Amino acid sequence: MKTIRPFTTAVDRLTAVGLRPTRQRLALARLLFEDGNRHITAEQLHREATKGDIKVSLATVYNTLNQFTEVGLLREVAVEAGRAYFDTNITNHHHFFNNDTGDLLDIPGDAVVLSALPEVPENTVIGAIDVVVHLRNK
Amino acid sequence: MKTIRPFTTAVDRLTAVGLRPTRQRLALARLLFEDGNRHITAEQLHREATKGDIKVSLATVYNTLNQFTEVGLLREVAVEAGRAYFDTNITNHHHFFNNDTGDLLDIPGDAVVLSALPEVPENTVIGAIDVVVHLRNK
DNA sequence: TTTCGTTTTTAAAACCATTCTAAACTTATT
DNA sequence: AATAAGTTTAGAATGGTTTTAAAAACGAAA
Repeated sequence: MKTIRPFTTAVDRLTAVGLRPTRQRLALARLLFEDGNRHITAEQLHREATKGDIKVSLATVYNTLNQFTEVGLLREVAVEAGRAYFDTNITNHHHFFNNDTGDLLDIPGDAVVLSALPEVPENTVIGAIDVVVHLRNK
Repeated sequence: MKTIRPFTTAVDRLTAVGLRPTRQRLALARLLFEDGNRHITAEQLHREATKGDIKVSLATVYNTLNQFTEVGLLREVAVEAGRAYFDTNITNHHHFFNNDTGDLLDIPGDAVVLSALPEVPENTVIGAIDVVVHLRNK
């Protein structure tokens, strides 16, 4: 009987999408995927890596985040102009964004239901639907 | 009998929100509000003003867009990191964003219905809900 | 395991949108 | 017209991200 293993190793994750498992990519993948869903910016991930004694340049962090996004390992979330957030949760879900603190939080997919959807313009198809609920501190 | 006048002049619009009707603000207000709903970036508006022989600096365009947003004359829409879009339509509605072309398009408020909404985190209140339907060219 | 071609990483420069600064200019008020 | 307060401006500065070109790492083949 075959065991289902939902927690793929970092190496597997990379090779599965055709990215060479280099030292830097592996280390970043571990930081990103090892403990649950995360929302992170390039600067944050770079700081975290550096603190964890992983030698990686900021340019590589950017390259890696972009590559991961291209192959579907990550999702980019636009919540405010000027700063890109990356989300390790690629399942159907939405976001709370606290405009005061900058915190980004998941909303489970089924907690927001779009019960009507508009017709899309000619010659286009829907790529993704992002719902962002902007919050203010009380 | 009093006539309802939904099309306020630029001067009225500004004084109503406590902003001095300066030459620059008036000119920009006219460009923004004179013909229907618009989605525009600071650079775009600056280019348009310059072409229309309105002498205004890019810094002033930024200041003005931010001030208009603060007083509720405009709404800022986050659709992609790195560039701020401003929307003259401040009524309840959502957006199509064409990732290939950068086009931003209104979705009428009632064409998207959120039939379930999550509980918000403690000590926060909802400021706005933005639904962005990302499109790709076919 | 050495070599070779390819991919990846890197520091540094470049880039782009946006904000800041401090001086010049407008505007509203007297 | 004089004044005070608010606004605009060019240019510098900032902050996030991408580019560049050279060095390093990688994987395949011998």
